[in-house]
Amino acid sequence: MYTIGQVSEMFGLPVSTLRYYDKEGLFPNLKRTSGIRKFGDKELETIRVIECLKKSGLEIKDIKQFMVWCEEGSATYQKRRELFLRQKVHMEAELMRMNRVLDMIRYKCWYYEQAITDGNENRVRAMQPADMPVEIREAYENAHREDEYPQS
Amino acid sequence: MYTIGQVSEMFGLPVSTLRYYDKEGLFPNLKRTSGIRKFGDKELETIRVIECLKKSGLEIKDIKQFMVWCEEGSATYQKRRELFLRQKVHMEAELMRMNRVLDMIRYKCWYYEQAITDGNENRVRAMQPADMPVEIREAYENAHREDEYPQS
DNA sequence: GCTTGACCTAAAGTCAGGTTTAGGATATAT
DNA sequence: ATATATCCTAAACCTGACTTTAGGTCAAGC
Repeated sequence: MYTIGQVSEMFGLPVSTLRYYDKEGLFPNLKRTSGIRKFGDKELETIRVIECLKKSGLEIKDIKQFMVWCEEGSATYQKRRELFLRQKVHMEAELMRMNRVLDMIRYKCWYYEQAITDGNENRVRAMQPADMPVEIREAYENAHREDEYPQS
Repeated sequence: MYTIGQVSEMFGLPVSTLRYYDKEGLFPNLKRTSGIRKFGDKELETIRVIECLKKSGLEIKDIKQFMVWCEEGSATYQKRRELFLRQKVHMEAELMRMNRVLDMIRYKCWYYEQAITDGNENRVRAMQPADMPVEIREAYENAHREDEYPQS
């Protein structure tokens, strides 16, 4: 059993954040001894799941919903599985989007490298994809693709 | 030359957002005819760069700083390149982090699939990594690795 | 010449996800 | 027993990135 301060240290999360999560109902049956929170292994795993779901784009209130489902036992396995399946699809799309962003950044790194050696942007600005080094051309084309625009 | 409404359509961004970006100085010399904004090709490319830098984790005020550098010409090539190099490092770390999150999600999908077929979590909760299918074990171990905790 | 739709501004409002503050209770070391 | 560190709550505050509102201008079609 750990105090809030120890858990804060372990996960690198501010104490205030852990208290905020608790207030939002993210630790459904966290124990206390004379008012002081006692975090057990179950709560540590809960924190890992919170971090995961948060990074996957879920809001606090949806994470709370998940924790409520966990309390409801086997009747909600299906709902919980569907939640993770939705987040899986979401994350896979997100990763592809991030790769495009990274390709734009790679192109821009190269662009400014060229501008620095030339002393101006004239040559590099006018350059067609066909004349770029193959790696850069691929990055450029991936980044500038105009397929369906995201409705995010 | 396009009006704000046309640009809004093209990029799927609300008109209010484009005006907000302009107010924040993200279009340093956007032209106007009798008060009405006229977006040219330069501004369209600027929007692409804004989207890219935003998705790479930069704040509006930092994007503005970048636009100011662009106005300053060749004297700031080095600064601009360094910005993109920093964002490249940042995004590469971000992508690794996202892959770990995705592995946690993959594990949880499998976990609930097992729980559903068993009717309870007993077996799957007690299962050691060594007894998991190899793909799931790899995902589980990647997701539960406790190397240096990020100071994000 | 008048209506309609798209444009404009400044300022206030919104929302998520915390953080800070103020005032107190509790536990540990000396 | 007393100092000091850590814990507690409720409520106010903060930040970034927009969005909404209120009130007005402008250009095109009828």
